[in-house]
Amino acid sequence: MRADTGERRRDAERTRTELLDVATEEFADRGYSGARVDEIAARTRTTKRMIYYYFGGKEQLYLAVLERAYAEIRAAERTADVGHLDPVAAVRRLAEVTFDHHEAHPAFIKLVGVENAQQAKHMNHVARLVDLNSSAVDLLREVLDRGHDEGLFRADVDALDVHMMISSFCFFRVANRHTWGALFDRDLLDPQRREHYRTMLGDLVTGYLRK
Amino acid sequence: MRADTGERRRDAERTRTELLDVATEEFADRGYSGARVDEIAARTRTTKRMIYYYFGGKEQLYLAVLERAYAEIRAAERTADVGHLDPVAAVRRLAEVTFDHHEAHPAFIKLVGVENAQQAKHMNHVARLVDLNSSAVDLLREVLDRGHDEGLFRADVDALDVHMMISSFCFFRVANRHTWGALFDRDLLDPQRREHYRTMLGDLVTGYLRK
DNA sequence: TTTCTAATGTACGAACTGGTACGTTAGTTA
DNA sequence: TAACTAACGTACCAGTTCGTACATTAGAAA
Repeated sequence: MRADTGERRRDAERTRTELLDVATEEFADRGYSGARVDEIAARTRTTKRMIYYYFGGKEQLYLAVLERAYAEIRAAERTADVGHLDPVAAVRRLAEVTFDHHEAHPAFIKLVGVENAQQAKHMNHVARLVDLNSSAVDLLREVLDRGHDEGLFRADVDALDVHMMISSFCFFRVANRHTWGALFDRDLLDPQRREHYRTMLGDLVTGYLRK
Repeated sequence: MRADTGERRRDAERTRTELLDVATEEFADRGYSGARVDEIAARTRTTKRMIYYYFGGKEQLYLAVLERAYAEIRAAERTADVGHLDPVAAVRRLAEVTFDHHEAHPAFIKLVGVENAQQAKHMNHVARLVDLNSSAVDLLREVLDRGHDEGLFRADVDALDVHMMISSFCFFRVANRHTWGALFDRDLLDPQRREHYRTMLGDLVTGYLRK
């Protein structure tokens, strides 16, 4: 096995990864039916034939893209360490992790949109995805419980609802930036406004939770 | 001109409207490239030829669909009468109008997603759309000013930010219901949870605005 | 070196899809 | 009722796109 100098002529792993990388962008940008198998292949070192060799077809390639994208995102979420923070700061921190994450992964956001456009019918075929997604909410639930025990938070809040509240804000900002820009002439991803929105999200969530 | 009995053999207006109705569903469900001109025509009384006769082509048909969808939504928004309500109740009412509206028009939500997937490039060609969209925010701004004058609301809030906050919650609930259902086994549009979310949105916004 | 197979490349086809050429008819107007 | 035009229908084409049959080769194993 030679070192990864980028000059190898045959490398199954690299060919697979390269196809996934390009396919992620292509599916995210053009949707499932809009993505072109020929176009994906053309953007790699390899040929269309390899898509069928490694994945079986367009649909299975899309499935592989989706699964990898979710796996990456949940791995990132697990890095948040909020055990040492007081409940209010911890909630703020968790919201910020989601905020940062959505902003840094526009392709993932687009894929979620693509998948919803198809009634998540592909996602249902990837059972593994469901397992991956509980951790984020579990972490949030612990913090909410702690906040309630300390008399800081309301009792009647559901962790999944709070997660939805956070996600919707972060998702919208990235997903709808183009129509928002066209209709209101405001760039939601303008770096100058970033801190403003990040703070706003924290205020929003903690304001809702406070007794 | 005969009465509209639905039995007319020739009726330009009806043919046009029928094409728009079907095309709205088709574009919303399958995206721009996913939608099939043949399929749209097949679902109407008329033939594909009429799409080219009345609209010119697939793209112009999509444009007409988009323009009509936005025109309808803004017309609905203008019905909200909040002049007689106190600022807190008025903000709550405006949020509820958006909430109800998004829920009642899933095809519109999908079209917004489709348009964002294409970087809103079509929307930019429909200048008329921009004019339509200021009214909703203007109304909100008046209420926020009134709330601030009465010492109820914070001073440093931007109406467009609040509009975004409201929109993101309402949009997410409808747009991402499928992936949310698959990943967390929760139906965001469950009628039994509707009042809960409607109230939650009001709490969220008024909680953020309060001094 | 020889053998073997995973990995890769080429060329092509069948089905689909947006668009159009051309012919027909309903209903109005003179 | 004769002429005219907006509205409509049919049949087809040209380009695209997913998928595959078949040939080839790099590199490991014997």
